[in-house]
Amino acid sequence: MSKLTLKSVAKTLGVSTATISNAFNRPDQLSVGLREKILSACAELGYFGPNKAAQSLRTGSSGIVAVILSDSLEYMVSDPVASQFLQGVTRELERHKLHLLLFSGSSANLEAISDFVDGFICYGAPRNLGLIEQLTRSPKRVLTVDFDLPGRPSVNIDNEQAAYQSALAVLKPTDTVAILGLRLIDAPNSRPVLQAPMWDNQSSIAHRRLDGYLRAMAECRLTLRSQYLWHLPESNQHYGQLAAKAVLALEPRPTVLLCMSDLIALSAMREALQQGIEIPNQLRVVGFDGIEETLRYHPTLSTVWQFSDAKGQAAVRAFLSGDDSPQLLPYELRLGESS
Amino acid sequence: MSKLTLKSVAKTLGVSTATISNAFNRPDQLSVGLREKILSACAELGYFGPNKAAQSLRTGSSGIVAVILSDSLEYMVSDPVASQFLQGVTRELERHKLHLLLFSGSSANLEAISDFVDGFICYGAPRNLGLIEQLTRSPKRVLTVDFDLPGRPSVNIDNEQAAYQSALAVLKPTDTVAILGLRLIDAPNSRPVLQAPMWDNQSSIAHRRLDGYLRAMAECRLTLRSQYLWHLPESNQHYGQLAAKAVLALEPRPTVLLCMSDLIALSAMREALQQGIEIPNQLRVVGFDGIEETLRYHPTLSTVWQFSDAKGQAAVRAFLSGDDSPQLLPYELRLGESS
DNA sequence: GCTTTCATCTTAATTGATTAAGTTATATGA
DNA sequence: TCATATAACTTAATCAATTAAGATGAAAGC
Repeated sequence: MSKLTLKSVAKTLGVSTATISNAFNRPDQLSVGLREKILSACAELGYFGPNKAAQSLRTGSSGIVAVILSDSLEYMVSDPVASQFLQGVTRELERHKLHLLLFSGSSANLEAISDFVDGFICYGAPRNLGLIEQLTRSPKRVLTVDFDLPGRPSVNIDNEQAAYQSALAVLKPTDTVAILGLRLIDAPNSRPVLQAPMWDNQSSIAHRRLDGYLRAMAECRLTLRSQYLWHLPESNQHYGQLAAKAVLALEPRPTVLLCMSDLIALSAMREALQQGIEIPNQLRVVGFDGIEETLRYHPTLSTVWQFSDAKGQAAVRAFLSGDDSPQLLPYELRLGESS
Repeated sequence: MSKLTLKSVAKTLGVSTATISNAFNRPDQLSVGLREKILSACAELGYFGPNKAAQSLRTGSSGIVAVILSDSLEYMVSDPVASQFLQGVTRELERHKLHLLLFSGSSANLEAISDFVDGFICYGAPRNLGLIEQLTRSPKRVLTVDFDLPGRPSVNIDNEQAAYQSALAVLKPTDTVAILGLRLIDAPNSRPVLQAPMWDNQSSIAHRRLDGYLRAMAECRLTLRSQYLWHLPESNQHYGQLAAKAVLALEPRPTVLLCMSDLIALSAMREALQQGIEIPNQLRVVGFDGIEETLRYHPTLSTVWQFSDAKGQAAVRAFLSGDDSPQLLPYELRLGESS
């Protein structure tokens, strides 16, 4: 039994390769009778359709979209925000009969798969600078989500404005403020919880949100001492609790916690309540992202509500549209019992 | 600027396509001087090497090996056994300059990527029967790990014998035995913790280990009542605790817990200790797999120690070898304080 | 000086598909 | 009846590479 190809199948069926190809791809180009005969004969032979690699070479598109996750796969699949986003992506890709290839930013061998995919949707600024470099110069379509790359289309919310509004909604002129932030794009990730020595002009959400917080604080004539600013390497309960413990031990104790994710905010609240600190009387907390758990938790969390599922959908649409203009999605400021 | 291909680059440099190709792939086929000139000229032009899709079409190999994980990505990356295995795979693939494509068994669109990869290493029996079907008839090389597929090479340990030995090492003729097992290949996964109504002759590790346990029990003239046999949908702390709670509440209470994974065993021990049950006096526990945490835990766990990292390595080697005979890896019975 | 060897580069067939353009044969219209 | 339109297939160029076989010229051997 020789290899099954369009050619070999065409020869055994006594028709041209074009006809077999059309039977699979363009039903209108041949009679229904012949088409059915061909399809059933192929099934019989064990030929399951044109070779995708050859198809991709010829047509210039494989139907596969790679989604690059900034962090480890473990983080992404366990973070409700990220998995919501992925659900949106998956659904919208399926609608267009496209396939998803999940990629973690840490194992950054883009070049190995670049020629096999139609492009990249990159979720979150990658730690890996080499990856950023590769994405920048890639000839494929690249769409970024939650960060920017020069000359590339992006999907985002106005993080600066959202952070500004959320902070302004809780701040009072007499407050002591602590910020539980996310890592900055260029922050080394060796230390588990990092007090950022500085930040650059990169466009990660962490920078934008920090800018927003600081603008709101400046407007309230509040200043931030460096011990009150923390950058967590990942958005999870572990680091949230760690950082919360640290800032709640400071003198004077913060009266407001600005948290760059809901997971961080929730674990910080948990820690505060355990210490007997009353929310919102002694401590007000505001989060970011909008996850279901904040609604079930008591007290409910004030947060910037993003529509992560819709964001995934929007990302795919923007990717496919060919439009290179940056896209800003809506968000909602939702105030809860925590402020 | 037209598209950069071997042809276009060859034309602008005034040499043949073969020479460019050789510059990248077969340095011995041209003079060092010309090669360096070509390579630096390509870098200048922004041509980063031959198109992988075309390369793969022509040579019949892409250098990408897909690893299919039986369960969700979340489970796999958080399970120390699985991540050890993946590390071994990654390292060995890198050694052969091959690339890894991670795939979750749940999103089983093999056909979309099948033509782009050199084959599949499938870790653990997939829940998804359609996927098994696809793997069975795939024209690509398929290697299975921890389960068997008709006509395919596999890498495994002798699960039946290992389970038998581990059970025999702890059992006494007066014992009441409970088994905290893993899901069987055809068990529906709707119920979170499942008492298996039956099992088939499929070759999943759960079947093999169960067979081993039962053989050891039979040898000790012990019988198993169905309430004492649990099949957990996943190997994690959550289900382990749930199942442990259930069996420890039975009358008579089990004196031995045979657990099909160390994660299950550890959480079962945790639960038992919390209930004030003494280990090993009132309850003996034996696990399976061999993870670092069992050594740090007190009491240390008796378990079947597998070398998961080496297993990953062996899987890649067997995959590349072309040898179709099943491979049995060594394991060690390590007795701890729990028995 | 003439053949042989070898290194270096080129030619052209091939990989498995798509698709515009071309070829029949049949049906339609005047 | 004859030109014309349409449906149903086929031909052959093309996608971006690899590679066996061929060509060329210089060095080596006798």
